Formats: sequence, structure tokens, C-alpha cells
Amino acid sequence: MPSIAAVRFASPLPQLDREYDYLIPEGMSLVVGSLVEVPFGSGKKAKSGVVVELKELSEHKGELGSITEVLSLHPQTSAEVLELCKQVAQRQASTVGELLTSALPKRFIRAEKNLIPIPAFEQLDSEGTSSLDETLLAAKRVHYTPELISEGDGIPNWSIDFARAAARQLIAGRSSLIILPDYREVRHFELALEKLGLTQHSLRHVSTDTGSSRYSNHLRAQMSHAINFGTRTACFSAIRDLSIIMLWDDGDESHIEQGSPYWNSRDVLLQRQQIEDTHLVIASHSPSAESLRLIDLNYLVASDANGTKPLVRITDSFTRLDDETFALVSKRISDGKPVLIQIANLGWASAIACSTCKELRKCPNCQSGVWIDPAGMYRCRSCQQSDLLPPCSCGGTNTRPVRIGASAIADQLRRSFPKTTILESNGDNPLISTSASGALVVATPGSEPDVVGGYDLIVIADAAQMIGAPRLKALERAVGSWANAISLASKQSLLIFVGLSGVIADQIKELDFKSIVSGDFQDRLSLGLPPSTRVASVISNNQPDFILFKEGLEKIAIVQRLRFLPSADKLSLILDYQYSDGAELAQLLRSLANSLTAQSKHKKPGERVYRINMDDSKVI
DNA sequence: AGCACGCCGACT
DNA sequence: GTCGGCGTGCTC
Repeated sequence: MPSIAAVRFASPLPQLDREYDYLIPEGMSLVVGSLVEVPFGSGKKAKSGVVVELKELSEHKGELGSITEVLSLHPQTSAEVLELCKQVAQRQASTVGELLTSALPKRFIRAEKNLIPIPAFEQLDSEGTSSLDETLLAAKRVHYTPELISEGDGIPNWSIDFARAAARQLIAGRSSLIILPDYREVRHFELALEKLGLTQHSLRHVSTDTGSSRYSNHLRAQMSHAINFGTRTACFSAIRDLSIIMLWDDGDESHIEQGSPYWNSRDVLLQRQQIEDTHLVIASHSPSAESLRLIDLNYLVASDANGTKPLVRITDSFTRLDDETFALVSKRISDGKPVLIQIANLGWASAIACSTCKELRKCPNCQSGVWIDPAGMYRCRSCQQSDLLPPCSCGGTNTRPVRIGASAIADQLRRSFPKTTILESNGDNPLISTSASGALVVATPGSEPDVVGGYDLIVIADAAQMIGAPRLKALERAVGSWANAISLASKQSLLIFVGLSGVIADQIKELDFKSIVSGDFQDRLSLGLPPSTRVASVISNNQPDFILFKEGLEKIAIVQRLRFLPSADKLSLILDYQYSDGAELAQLLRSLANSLTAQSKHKKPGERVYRINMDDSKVI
């Protein structure tokens, strides 16, 4: 047994963000990941920490203390996950302790007493293979586009493909990790596991689950080989013999940690893939710009399952439901067929309007929605036109972002179809699934319910407003949300997109999401905007400290060649940087923030003076 | 975070 | 004279 253990504390304090060496008393046995109690600080107060390394020699010159107690015999994490925390902390200008806080679930002593191992897995009941399996035979890192339309049993194709790929590893005595954006997709994946008879070989890691089951699954993941699945915090779950990582819908905003240190599943899993040398699958119906960049760099091998695609009808009407669309909706409803109307929610439905007459501004060339780029030019997402926005028909030259309400269309539909059940689903009040035939479902992006047999008609009613939203990722996210809604269609469904014209209309006609996002990516590339570069933001809670930070930053050589983007907020600073400068910049921002925080006269106890986000996609 | 060390004002 | 204020710095 080694004589010295390095210990870390799950604390966000930068002063404690390092390893402390302790002597291991005679007869005490420890592993990396053991939870221990050690004397710490001048008062030798007992503090609990995690063993991160076992060794014979210490670098520390002073006298070493001794570990007082082993709190848990079960490892709470692994050497690989600790390395992951270190790397993520470095890139996100954060601390290992802070990441450890989310990587280690709350401990439940009772759960440790009865940990049931996962039984060995022999073989799949049903045979079958996907193009994902084939691609994985030849490539380590894959970008996968599953078949869009499923069998209508409420189990999406990707979830079956994921479950099969995970089962293959399980037969070989290896584990998998599947990261899903939200509860809805967790549910979908569980249905796939059930269908393939894999439920008792899986472990669920969802942060909102009851503490004890979450904790016991956390420990079991290191005991047995299993299919591990969960939401983004599961990116840091220690897993025995991990050999494949799969990420569904990496562009979904649920994959971004909302608090400091603002990591996202894609970046974390890309690093984890390297550390544990596993397979990696990033999959979605419509790609994110970031994943297209990785395909361009040949870092990911693209694999498309293709499959049948529904018919598409495009209207360039400015009203949400033109006469023909209205007639088509009526017909399906009277035939008892389910219809879905996707409408933008408040977060989506923003557009540029004239500040004088409030009229929505459109691209002078193709009448699509436009946004204003950081240089102040309008940009059309459809025809790629960019110029100064000409004055409005009323003569006004000022514009402002406006929000378009979503409730109006539901009221309009209620008046138009008084005898029909109109079901509403939105982020605050989601409907998971419905069996009502002939129902008219009005839903916002991301909360469209499943319907038995699939929808026979899907109307994307706010297509124009969604692509015109004045945010960098508006087009990418809009297309992603359309693709996800369309995946709920039946094979003979009709799709209607309202208000599209130009190149995008042609691409949508083919349901060629990849080309749309790719065009958007190229457009951003020419502007030097993410994901060809990255955008970091620093926010301070008070003016004097903010000014100190800005001045400190401007003195540093590498910062002088970075570009500062204009910020609407007086307390926030936005700068874009090349990926290759990321590590250095993160280190720099963190040390500056640490030293200024220590000296700050304005900090209240426990408050963060600076919030550093190394990948802030919301600021532009 | 705690906790000790340290160097200046009003107090039994 | 000394009790105590909280600024600065360290904790294996």
C-alpha cells in the first residue's frame, strides 16, 4: 500500500484548488476516489475530501498530516474523471473543486449498504443493425444522422440505434455513456431500452432523480458493466470500462450548464473521449454548426441513415395560416388525423422591427427575416445578402428587436375549429404524449408531444420569424427544432412551412437541414464569428471592479491581438478568440479574476465578483 | 471557507 | 499599558 494520498476538496474556492498530501495510517486501505476525512487548516478541523492519487513521495516540504477516517469504501470518482475535471477547469477558467461539486452526487449512506450489481449481458433478443454500427466499425469518432421518421410507436430511431450500439459494447464486456438533453429524450431512450430488453442492464443518471437512487446508480456504474444514460451532469459520472460515448442533439441548449463554469456536454465529452480513448457519437436530426466544423476538420466521420422523407409544402405567405393551409388542416382534422402546429415561443419569436411604425423588417432582396450583425449590417439568413438596412417604408431608420406573441394563433385556431380539441404544449406546461386522434396540437419548439402513429400534418407556422431572430444561433436552432418536430410525423405526412422563400425554401423542400446549417456556418466563418472562433464573456457585479478588470486585461500582450465585441451591458466584456488561444486566455482571465477578487473592496461574503464564460453563445 | 497572525484606536 | 478591530495569507 502506498504511504501517501493526494486529496482534493469539492469546493469552489480558488484558494483551495489544489491537491493536499496526507499520510495513510498503517492498515488503512484506500483507492483513488475514496471519500476521506482529513485534518485541515490551522485549527486542524475535520474536512472531507476525495483521494485523487496514491503515491510514495510528496513534494510538500512541511510536515504531513494523516488521514483520520475513510468515510466511504466505494470510490466516488475515477482517475479519468478527475483528469477530465482538471482539463475542463483549465479550459473554462474554473476550478477542479467546482467541477467536483457537480461530479459527486450527494452521499446517501444507506444506499451504500445494498448495491445490486448489474447482471452480465449475453445477447440481444432482436437482431438488426444500423448505419451507425457500420460506421463505428471503421471510425472512432462519428457524427450520425438517424432516420428522421420513426415507426410511429413513439420510439425514435436514434434511441433504438443508440441502444443497439450500447448493447454491442455490453456483449463485449464494456460500458457506454449516453447523454441526452432533457427528460423527454431520457424517456424516449428508456422506451428503446425496454423494447430491446435492456432495462435491467442500464443505469440512469438524472440530476433531478431522488438522491439515493442517483447516488446508488453513481456507485454501481463503477462496479458493473452497464448502459449509462442521463442528462448533462452525467458527463462526469465515473464508468467502469467505458468504451463508447453517445450524445444526442448537441445543439440543444439544455446541454449547456447555465451556472459557472458554463461547460457544455459536447466540449466535455470531446475531452473525455480523448482521455478514456473511447468511441464517440454525436448525433442529431439537424447538425449543430460546431459539429459541422468538426466534420470539416475530419475530426468526426459523418454517417447518414437517410430513409423516407415526407412531402413538403412551402408558403411564402405573411399570415400564419393561408387559405390552402387552413383547408389542409381542416381536412385532416375532420378525417380524425392528428395535426401539429409548431409556433414560436417568446424566446424564439423575436425579429427586427422599425422603431417608428413597428413594421417587421424583411430582406429587401428576398423578403426573409433579417438580423443585425455585430458590425451593424443587416444579414439575411436565406439569400446571404448583407448591407446597411435601407429606411423603412415609413421613412424610419431605427430598428429594435421585438417579440411576437404565441397565444394569438391558439385563439385563432379555437375560433376556426370550435368543435375540435386543441391541445397546447409549451416549455412551462409540456405535454409528453397524446393518443387523441383528430387532435390539433399547438406546441412550441422542443415541447411537441408524441402522438400514436405520428402526425399526419405538421405546420411550422413561425418559420420566417424564427430564422429572423437577431441572434447568432437563430437559424441553426430554428432548423434543429423543425427537424425534431418533423421526426414526430408519420411516413405519409405532409409538412408545411409558412413564410419561407429564397435559398432556404429550396433547401427545406428537400429537408436538407445539413446544407442550411452549413451555409450559416460558412457565413459566420466569413464574419469571424463562432464556431470558427469562440466568444468569451466576463461579467462583473460592480462598476469599479469591472474597470479594474478591463484595464488589467488591456495590459496583457495576447489580449491586444484579440477582438473585443461591443456589449450592450456596461458590466460585461465580450471578446472573441481563436481555439488555439483558448487555454492561454482561460488561464489569464482566471488569474486576473482571482487576484482582483482577493483585493476587491466591493465583494459581499460568498459573492462572485467576476463571472467568466469561455464559450458564451448567447451574447451575440 | 475558517483560522491565525498582525499592527493601529478607545478602554476595564 | 492591553483588548480587539478586521486586512492579509495559509491550509498537506
